[in-house]
Amino acid sequence: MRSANTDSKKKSRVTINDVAHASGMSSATVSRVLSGYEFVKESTRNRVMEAVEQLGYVASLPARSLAGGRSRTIGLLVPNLDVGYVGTITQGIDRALSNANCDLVLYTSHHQPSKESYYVNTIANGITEGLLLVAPQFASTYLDMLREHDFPYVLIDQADATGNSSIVEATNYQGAYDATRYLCKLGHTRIAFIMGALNVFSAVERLRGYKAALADCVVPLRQELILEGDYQQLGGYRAAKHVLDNVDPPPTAIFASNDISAFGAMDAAREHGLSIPDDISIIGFDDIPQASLVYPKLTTVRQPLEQMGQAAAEMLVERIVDPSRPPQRVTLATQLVIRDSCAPPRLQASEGRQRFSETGGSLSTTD
Amino acid sequence: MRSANTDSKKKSRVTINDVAHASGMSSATVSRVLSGYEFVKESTRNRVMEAVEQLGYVASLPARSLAGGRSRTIGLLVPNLDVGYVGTITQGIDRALSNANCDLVLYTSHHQPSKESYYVNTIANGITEGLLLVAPQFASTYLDMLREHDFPYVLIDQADATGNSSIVEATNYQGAYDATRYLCKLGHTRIAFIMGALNVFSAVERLRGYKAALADCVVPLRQELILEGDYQQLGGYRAAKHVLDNVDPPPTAIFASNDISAFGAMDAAREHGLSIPDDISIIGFDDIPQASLVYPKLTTVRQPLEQMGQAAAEMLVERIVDPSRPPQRVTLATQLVIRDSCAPPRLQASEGRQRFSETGGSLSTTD
DNA sequence: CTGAAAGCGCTAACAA
DNA sequence: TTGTTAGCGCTTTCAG
Repeated sequence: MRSANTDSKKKSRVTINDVAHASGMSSATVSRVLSGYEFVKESTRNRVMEAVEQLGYVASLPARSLAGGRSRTIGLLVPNLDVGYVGTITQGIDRALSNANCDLVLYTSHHQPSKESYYVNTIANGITEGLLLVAPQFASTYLDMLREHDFPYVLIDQADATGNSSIVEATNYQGAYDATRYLCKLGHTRIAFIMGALNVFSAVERLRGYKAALADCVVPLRQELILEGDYQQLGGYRAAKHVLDNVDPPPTAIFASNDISAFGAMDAAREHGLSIPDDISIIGFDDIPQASLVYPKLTTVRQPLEQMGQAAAEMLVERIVDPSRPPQRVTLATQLVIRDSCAPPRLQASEGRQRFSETGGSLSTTD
Repeated sequence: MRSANTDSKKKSRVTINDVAHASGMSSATVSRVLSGYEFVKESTRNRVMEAVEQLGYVASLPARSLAGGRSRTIGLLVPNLDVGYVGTITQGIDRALSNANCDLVLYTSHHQPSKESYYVNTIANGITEGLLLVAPQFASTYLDMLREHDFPYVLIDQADATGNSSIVEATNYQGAYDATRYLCKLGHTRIAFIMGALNVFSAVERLRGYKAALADCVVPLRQELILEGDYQQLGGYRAAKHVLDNVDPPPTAIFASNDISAFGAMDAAREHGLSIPDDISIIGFDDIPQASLVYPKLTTVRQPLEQMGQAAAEMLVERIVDPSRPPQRVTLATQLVIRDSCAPPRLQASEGRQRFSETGGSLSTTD
């Protein structure tokens, strides 16, 4: 009468031993059937499961982890919880993980380097079997450590200079190239570019794509049209406001490195009394859910966010199950989504005609 | 040479014993300083902390939990990961939890009753110290169990018939009342109402508010204008399409139980060739971030989602720290946010004048 | 103020 | 195929 909690009036957890007693087996056997061990007699397996059901037994994760079993819990480090980008990726992760029967611990770095590395360090606190890193900004700080400890992780939308990480990303260069070329083909020759946070690989790739497309379309690259940004709405607003205020002639189109900063650019354009897309075209990157909600609907480069999350989670689980798997790099295709925020530039007096002919030749070439 | 990992070439976790050795203390003492125990000599505390730093020691969560310590991890059960409602609440939770130095495990029920209760049951797996339930739909199924086990939890945006739960909610009744009355005052007399999922308390409260406002404004309640909905965009679309197709005369305004279904209603209205707000007014509830992004900007009832999340998380932490605290109910105020999706009804031929006078009296009365 | 020792609930050899 | 027996790393009496 002192073993299982047959006496006490309330709680006190049902342990594997209770199940063992109830089923007349040892705890080791119970553990075996619970972990799906192959060589257990069918009848014992049934007896055990019955007892499990009957007692409403739920394994203790801490105990299991401590003893070296799988916690089926993985960590997700995100820069923030903004709806849109992170949320969409997370949905994909959630789907994959629920298939893999794993839970998710959420760590938010709030863009702070200290928090980011703190979490990664602390994350090896043992509850988590692997780590998903969404666009980490200071990865170089701790990636080595993770590898030294053979701790499984996958980078989402971020590169690793050493080439030793599993990565899921999209064709950032190509996407930016496509967006820029689309604008060029529309006839724009003064296309401003709002950069992303340059410590994120995607941001530099997109910049590269922008430059390359300009070159291929024989549109001169103008330094004053390349603006600093940080992937945030306010940053986009400031950048756009800056060009609109200070550069003359002003751009007829703005390519923002992500949708969020495109929204900021839209704010600035409107504040300037400019109508979109008649007075100025704006194009984004990501195609977050909000992109088709804003007015006018944002033309943008679609990044398969959800798929990226899903792929990353699947890769991580594979690596956890089989640590010998080599790191893998998956690159998913982006796609230009044409909506309502871009139009040919308004032909202005003298300038218009002139510009048009200036780039006319290249247009047919690049098409 | 076999104790601490002085020999092995790689990983193998730094344990509390390593710290103990390094600092010349026992593991018990190390544990004491780490858990902030008061009666430790200042000098030993320093010695220990030094060793901790030096070795880069991070406590093992599983071990700590198993041994009865705090895991500083709380569970969050959400119906889904849609950006907007859940995301905003989560931001508030994240803030509070990061202040309280706690981590978050995310459980998504995907609106499935089985998953919902499965998680709640399983959640007592020991890793989590408490549970935050966002608009759970089948809470009655397992709330008793949670209470029996003295497992701390807080309901967000959901009621508990027994009155024994800690709850954070908004003034759903009043918010719906305000929205409806606003529409009435604008002159609408045919106001459709798209209900929410009625197994969520907020949905029935909002319906009550709608009816009460109608009554107070002496606007007749018409059953055919009360539509089924489920808080989803598609549901809102279908409901709106249904009234617009089948009810004659059609409503001049639609009050959707939440913003998401309002978006669906907007889709349906536009599909009908109706212009918002000229031909039909639409009002929502929640004020999720997207509400001010859509075109026209949605007039809605603001629910302080982020604050709700924050308050709930704080309450939960308090209850974890001091389990003797009685359950608490916090009700935050909603607020009507007037944007661009509502206008006075178009006065139609004979009908217009007539209707207007019909309710004219009540308008001044209720104001 | 600090140390010794007994587990927390589970898994993983190692036997049987 | 199943049982025995060590721990996993930490907290917590109970002594000192």
